[in-house]
Amino acid sequence: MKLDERKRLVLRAIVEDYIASALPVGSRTIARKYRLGVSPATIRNEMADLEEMGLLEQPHTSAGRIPSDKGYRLYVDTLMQRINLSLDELRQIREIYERRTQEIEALIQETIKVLCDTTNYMALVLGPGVSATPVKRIGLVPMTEKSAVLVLVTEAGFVANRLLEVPEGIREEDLYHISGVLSHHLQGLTLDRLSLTAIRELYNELARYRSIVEQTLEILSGICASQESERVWVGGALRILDQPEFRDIDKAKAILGLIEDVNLLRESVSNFRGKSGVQVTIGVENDLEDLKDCSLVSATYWMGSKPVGTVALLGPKRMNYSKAVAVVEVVEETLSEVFTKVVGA
Amino acid sequence: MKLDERKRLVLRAIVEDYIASALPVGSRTIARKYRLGVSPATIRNEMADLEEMGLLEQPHTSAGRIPSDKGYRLYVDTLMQRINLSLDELRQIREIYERRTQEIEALIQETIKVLCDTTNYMALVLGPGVSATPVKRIGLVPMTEKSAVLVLVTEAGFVANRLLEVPEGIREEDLYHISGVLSHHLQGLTLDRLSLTAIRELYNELARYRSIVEQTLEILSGICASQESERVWVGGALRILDQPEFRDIDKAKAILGLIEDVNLLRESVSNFRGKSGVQVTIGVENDLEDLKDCSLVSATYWMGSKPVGTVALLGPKRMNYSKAVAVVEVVEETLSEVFTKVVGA
DNA sequence: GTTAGCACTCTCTTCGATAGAGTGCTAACC
DNA sequence: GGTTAGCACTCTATCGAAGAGAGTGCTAAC
Repeated sequence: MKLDERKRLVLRAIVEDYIASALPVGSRTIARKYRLGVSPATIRNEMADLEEMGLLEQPHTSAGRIPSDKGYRLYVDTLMQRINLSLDELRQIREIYERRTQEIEALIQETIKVLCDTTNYMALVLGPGVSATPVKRIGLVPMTEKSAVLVLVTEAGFVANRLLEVPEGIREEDLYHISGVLSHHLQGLTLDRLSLTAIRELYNELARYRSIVEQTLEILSGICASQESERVWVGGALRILDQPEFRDIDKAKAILGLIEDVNLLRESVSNFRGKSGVQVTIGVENDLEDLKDCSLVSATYWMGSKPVGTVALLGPKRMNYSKAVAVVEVVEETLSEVFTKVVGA
Repeated sequence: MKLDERKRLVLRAIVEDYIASALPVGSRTIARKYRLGVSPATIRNEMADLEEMGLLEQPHTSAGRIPSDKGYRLYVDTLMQRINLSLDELRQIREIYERRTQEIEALIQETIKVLCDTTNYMALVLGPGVSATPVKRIGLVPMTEKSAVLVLVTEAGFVANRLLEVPEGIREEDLYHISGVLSHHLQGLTLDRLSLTAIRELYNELARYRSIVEQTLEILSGICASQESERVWVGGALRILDQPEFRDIDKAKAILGLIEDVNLLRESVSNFRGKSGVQVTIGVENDLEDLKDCSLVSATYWMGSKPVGTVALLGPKRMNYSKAVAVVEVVEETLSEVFTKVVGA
């Protein structure tokens, strides 16, 4: 069956009405509200066709229609009108990033806040992965007679600390010397791909401090493997409870459970990492069973041409895709700018 | 009216039955299940008396009774039997703390996990406040030509980093020297009470690096004021949704909202900071309106004789107080031991 | 191809009846 | 005087029937 212009109009009307009302949409509503110039009966015929094509579903015989996952997909891909954010919203977003660009934690918190506040959906941000961005500096801060704190700083501004044992009575100057050597050889490398040459040279040059080199390497690989290495930040999770489809406690629990163990979401969110542009994943397209009633709107943000992390919105399938896509797009662009500037500085 | 022995037994039976079942308790249940040797009619008389005394409530005429806040209070204060954890549970808890005592983040995460897993209630931990425990060390890790990372380590193991601008082209040795001076003068002081003498001496000794001293002091006060300075950690928040009293989405939302903005909880949790022993706050006794259906079981943990933070369990008023108190007590003691050992080391 | 008309289906709400749980009161009992 | 059996009463929860309402699909006419 061909999807002619009128069918497309009808589908779009149904999707948008359902997005707005959360109620199955009947033929009369469409005919009256969207002024297609035909009678409800005609709309009914079209709806029957659209249902046959798998684009619409009927909760039960005497209810209206709701979009199927496939229907949403078609809507997002070809029917949805791209909207631009209002100048006011744009200004607000830019402003936030102009103020603070130093502390990465604050930066991401603000990003979450913007995403949530402008859309009322749950916001997810995948932070700069420590393993993918190059080491900038490794510092050793003396603590007690026999311990020091190792501080790792990456190009993207990620900072991590770990305790480290040092030979008792080692002089502070020696520690500084060691951190200089460590930094010199590891600088510019990414943690997931430390070069063997670099490691060999470290052992050579710091032969007297073998244990420190060993601990350092162990700590670095530990940081790589740890959760903080690619932290998932979540905000506005509760807004999902305002959506009528999650009034049911058990559905709500399933979604909120993902936030409790936020690692489950990491993969879903980072699925399109490295792909440019805004990605929309609808319902069953999500890997996670628990997300089958949700849609994810995500985009990778960049430092120059390197993917750094992901920003995303998670809402019900019945979400305002136009708005969500627009917001995610702007936030991604702005964030990419910020990160790209940092590396240039 | 006098609260004689039998009334106390009846009240205890009602509280415990209601805790277990979440259903209003009738006179027959009490008479049969708790073998007081009297008939339901007698129990009914006692119940009427207890209600008159404000210890019980009746949802409606033909339902059984439930404890009032005052009833719970009496139960917790004088009727509840203190229980000891099983040797197995004790062993498990000790074991966790024996393994890892270095990274404070991991330590607290494990504490949360223990609290949740043994009780199935929401767990809260107030981390070591940075302002209250003495500075151990301040380090400056060179980053770029004109920036460095300031690392603050406190006695309790709290670590914070902040970016800092340095005069362009400053030598690394100078930075190390500066951090040595900073550490020397600030060591042992707490951030909320930096001595004026120390600050004066810093400006004296580091006259050439006035801007660095200024920034350092600013950063330190910033850390004091920031959220991380006394971070609230939450775990197992969703378990509250398993409680029948929170099946209602709006009640659930109120509670979960507190987790979203976790700062709201800080004050409630730290209310008894510095008081030794386990504290129980029931229903309306809580400062927060949203906690009126909840009880909080909390205890301060210590580093020597100094209060460091708080561990707490948050559950429905109808919570298993015996278990909760026992768990919080053991966790507090163990955690205090760990922190006290750290300072000795 | 479009539309009016209509029978039909399904859900949701309302209402009344009923069962069940639990109470309070009274009168008898020890 | 405390205790208890008996009983009427109250309130809730559940179930089924009835009716309203929304929306459909089909048919026949335009």
